[in-house]
Amino acid sequence: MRTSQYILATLKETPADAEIISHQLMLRAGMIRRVASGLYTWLPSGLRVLRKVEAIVREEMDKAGAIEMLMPVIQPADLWQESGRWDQFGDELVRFNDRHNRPFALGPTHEEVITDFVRKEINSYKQLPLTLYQVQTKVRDERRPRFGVMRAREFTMKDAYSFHLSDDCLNNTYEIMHKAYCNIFERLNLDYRPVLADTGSIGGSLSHEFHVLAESGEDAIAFSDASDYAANIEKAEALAPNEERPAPSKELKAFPTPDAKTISELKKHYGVKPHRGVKTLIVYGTADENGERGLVALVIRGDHELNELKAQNHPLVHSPLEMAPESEIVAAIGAKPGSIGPVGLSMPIIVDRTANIMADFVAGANKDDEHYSGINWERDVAQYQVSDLRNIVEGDPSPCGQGTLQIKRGVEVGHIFQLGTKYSEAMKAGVLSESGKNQVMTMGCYGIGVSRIVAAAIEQNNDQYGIKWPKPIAPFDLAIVPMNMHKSHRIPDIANNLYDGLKAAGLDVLFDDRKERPGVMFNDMELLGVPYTLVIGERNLDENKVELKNRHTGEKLMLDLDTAVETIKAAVSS
RNA sequence: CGGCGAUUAGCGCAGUUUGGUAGCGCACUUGGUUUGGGUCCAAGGGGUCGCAGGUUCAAAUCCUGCAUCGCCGACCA
Repeated sequence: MRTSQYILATLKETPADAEIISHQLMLRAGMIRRVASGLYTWLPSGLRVLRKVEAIVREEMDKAGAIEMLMPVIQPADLWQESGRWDQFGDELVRFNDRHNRPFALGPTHEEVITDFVRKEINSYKQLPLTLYQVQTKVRDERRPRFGVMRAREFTMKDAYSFHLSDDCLNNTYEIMHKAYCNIFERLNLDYRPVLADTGSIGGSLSHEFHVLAESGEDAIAFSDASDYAANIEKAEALAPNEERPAPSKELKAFPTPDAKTISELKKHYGVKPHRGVKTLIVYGTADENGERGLVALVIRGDHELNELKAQNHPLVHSPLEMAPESEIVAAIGAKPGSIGPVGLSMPIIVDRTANIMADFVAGANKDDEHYSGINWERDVAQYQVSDLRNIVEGDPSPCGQGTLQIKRGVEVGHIFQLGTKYSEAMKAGVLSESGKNQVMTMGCYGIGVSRIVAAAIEQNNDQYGIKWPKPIAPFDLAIVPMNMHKSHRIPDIANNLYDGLKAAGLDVLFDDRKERPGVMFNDMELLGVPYTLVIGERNLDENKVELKNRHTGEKLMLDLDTAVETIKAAVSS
């Protein structure tokens, strides 16, 4: 490709609304342009990277025995009604009616369509197991699109679905896909981790997320420093510390706290250390037979954070989790949030495991501007339950029993689930078994955010000059940058010959034939992140040499003109 | 969807307080100059100041409403 016949579209200045580095660099390097919030046009350079990521994903899927097909973005509502998700999915599902006023949705995922396909086409156990995949545009009306293509409303996803007769068989395919995912991220040269995950709204039993590690990641993930254990922080179990609760040594005593509504104010004005107090959060409980939702108190240590997922998974707590409004709290307790505590509270109380081993602690007195000190479980609070409610923190013991937990941030680029029979049962997808009876299939599903990987790769590979693409997904393998070609007699021929030779050798070459100054070309190629730049200048041609610069190491190699193509080919494919 | 902020040329911004016929840098066009790290000079093109309504002799500027975009929180590849 010659830059004179290409859309390089690089920008010197960073558009103001791009917050994270990958979004800024994708705009500046001419990879994407925003059309509307969460909707992007992919320019030639961006599309090249996207296609290379897709190609690697396809190769590994094919290698794992999955078969590619393509399903429509537009899906009829009746399939979604059949699975029950038409009502569940909410506003993230884009819905519309066609000219005959029939309802449709734009596919945010394809479980319904694939299950419909398989139930019609697959009739016999002999055809199982079966794994099908596609690379397709997904549409989700995100509450808040952000970070460019990282969280877009339209994005490219590879989604695969597997069908089985037994859980063992599903397990087997799940392991194969897990391995295929690892292969993909290895080949992409990304620092990634598979972690245990919550199964969330898609449902099912076992699930792993694949995270690319990056400071800007929206998820926190926890690792053991002594084993392979890794989990999304929302999933990681917080064990009770391995210690007994001390015996009470203090009397329950109320003290005035007019200046303290929060844990930090309690510390600031009254010297109460956060880990010596508890927070009491009032949330809605599960509805009774009349549909009435009562209130439930959740108690965690002052320096800990509530894990909402754990809370709403508790049988007494309404899901999704909802904090009670101040008015209801005042009506039920007679005190405002900020002075709430477990002593004398007449509602179900759920206490975090770690809070449960505290003694002589501080909490609100359920009376405005008053707290108790010297609170002790059982003695002062008789009725309560103990559960895991909090986010783990760095240094907690690992749930696997080995080592302590460390926390890093990650971008979720893949997610695999064992779905079980959630969709196949709802949609009556079965085959004839060996004994001639109809049997519902069990399913797995496996997603990779292809367009998100592009952004995540940049988060991990950039410097002050721009992007530093991992070789397998760079838009070009190398750039040819001739110095002042239009003023030279010999450079045009040499540059053109090298360009043809490198193309013939199977490389993606960007030949910068613009009438620009060298600095402009160097800067553009570095911004775009091309792994190698071949510099052709009069200076070195006098000795029959050209210069090869490595974007990652900064290393410069002098090459003999005669053998340059072979040397470059070897370097690029190393 | 709740809280905060923004909207003036393709991009980055000034001008708004105190109303008076819209400006700077980059990019773009033309000519010259320069040429191993975003040259320099000159000339030029490009804006219903987000939209609608109001106040006023006069609105980018004041008032009201709406829209769009972004950030922080609850969901996901």
